[in-house]
Amino acid sequence: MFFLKDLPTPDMTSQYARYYAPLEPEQIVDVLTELRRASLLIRDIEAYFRERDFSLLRFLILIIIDRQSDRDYLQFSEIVEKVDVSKPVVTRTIKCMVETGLLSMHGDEADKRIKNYSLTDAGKACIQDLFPGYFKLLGAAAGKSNS
Amino acid sequence: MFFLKDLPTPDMTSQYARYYAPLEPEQIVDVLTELRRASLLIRDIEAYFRERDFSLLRFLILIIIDRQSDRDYLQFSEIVEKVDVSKPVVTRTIKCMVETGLLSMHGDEADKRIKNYSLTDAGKACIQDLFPGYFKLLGAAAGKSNS
DNA sequence: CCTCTTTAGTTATCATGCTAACAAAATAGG
DNA sequence: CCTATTTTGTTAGCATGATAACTAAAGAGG
Repeated sequence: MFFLKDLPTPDMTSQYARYYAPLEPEQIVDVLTELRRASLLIRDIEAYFRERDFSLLRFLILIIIDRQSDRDYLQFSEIVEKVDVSKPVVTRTIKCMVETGLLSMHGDEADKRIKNYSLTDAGKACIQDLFPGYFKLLGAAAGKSNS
Repeated sequence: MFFLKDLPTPDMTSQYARYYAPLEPEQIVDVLTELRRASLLIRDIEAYFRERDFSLLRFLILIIIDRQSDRDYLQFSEIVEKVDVSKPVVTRTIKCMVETGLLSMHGDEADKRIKNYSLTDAGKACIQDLFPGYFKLLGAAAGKSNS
C-alpha cells in the first residue's frame, strides 16, 4: 500500500518531472523508494500486532509511558503529543487499554479535567512480550537497507 | 502517527537493544528515523488528497492505468497487484471512481468474470490537476533528506 | 457432459485514522 | 464575582485499510 510496487521507474520521472522543475528526477525516485520501503515495513509491523490482537498505537503508548524517566505516568495530552496521532484516536485507544487492564487512570485533584495514565503490571508484561518480535522486524528492515 | 516524535533516542536503544542482539543500535535508530520521516510524508500526502476530496489510492490507480504503455486499460486483478492493496479495498475504490466518472469499465467477451478499466477524460484531467501538488510534496521531502 | 477445483471479483464486518463539533473545568479581566 | 475565553478531553460520523467468507465463471479430469 501507499506506494506502487514498481513506481520508481525512469519513464515516470521523465514524463512528469516537468511538473516541478527544481527537482532532480533521481531525488524523486529516492523519495518514492524510501516511501515504498517504509510503507511495506509499516504494513509488516501492523500485521505483527494485529495477529496478536494488538496494534502499533497501543504498543507505542505503552512504550512512551514506560520510557518516561521522571514519572511513572503521563497525562492524556502528553500522550497525544508524543504519539502524534489525533486526540479522538488516542481517547478511543486508551479507553480500550484501560478496559483490557493495560493502563490505569488517576485524576488530578487540582485540575479535574486532567487524566493521568500509568502502566499496570499487565501493561509492563505486554511490552516484554511484544518487544522482541517488533525489534526483529526493525532489524530485518535495517539489514535490507544495507544491501 | 506510526512513529514517535522523539523516538530515536540513545536511551531507547541501550535499554532495549538486548532484545535482539545481532542488531547495532545505530541501525535501529536509522530505521526508526526513516519510518518517522516516511510516515510524516505519507500523512501530508494523504491530507493533500483529502483536502481535495480525493485519496492517494484513487490517484495511484489513475497513474498506473495512465502509465500502462501498451494498452489504455487495466484488468481489475492487475490493478490490485500493482497498487498492492487488498482486493476488497480496490473493489470499493474503483466502484466510487466509476460512479464519479473517472474510470469506465468494459468486460471481456471471452471471460465474463474479467473487468477492465480505462481512464475517462475526467480521469486524465484529474491526474493533471493533482500531479503538481503531489510532486511538490515529494520534492519538499527530498530537500529535507539532503539537509 | 458432469462434477471438482481454481480464478476473478464482491460482500460483510471490523480496526484505526481523520475532522468537526461538543461538554466541562479552569482562567482572565472587567 | 461573573461573563468570556481557553484548555482538556469526548462524542459523532466518515474514510480507508484488513481478513473471511461468498458468488459466478472457467478449466480439468474422469
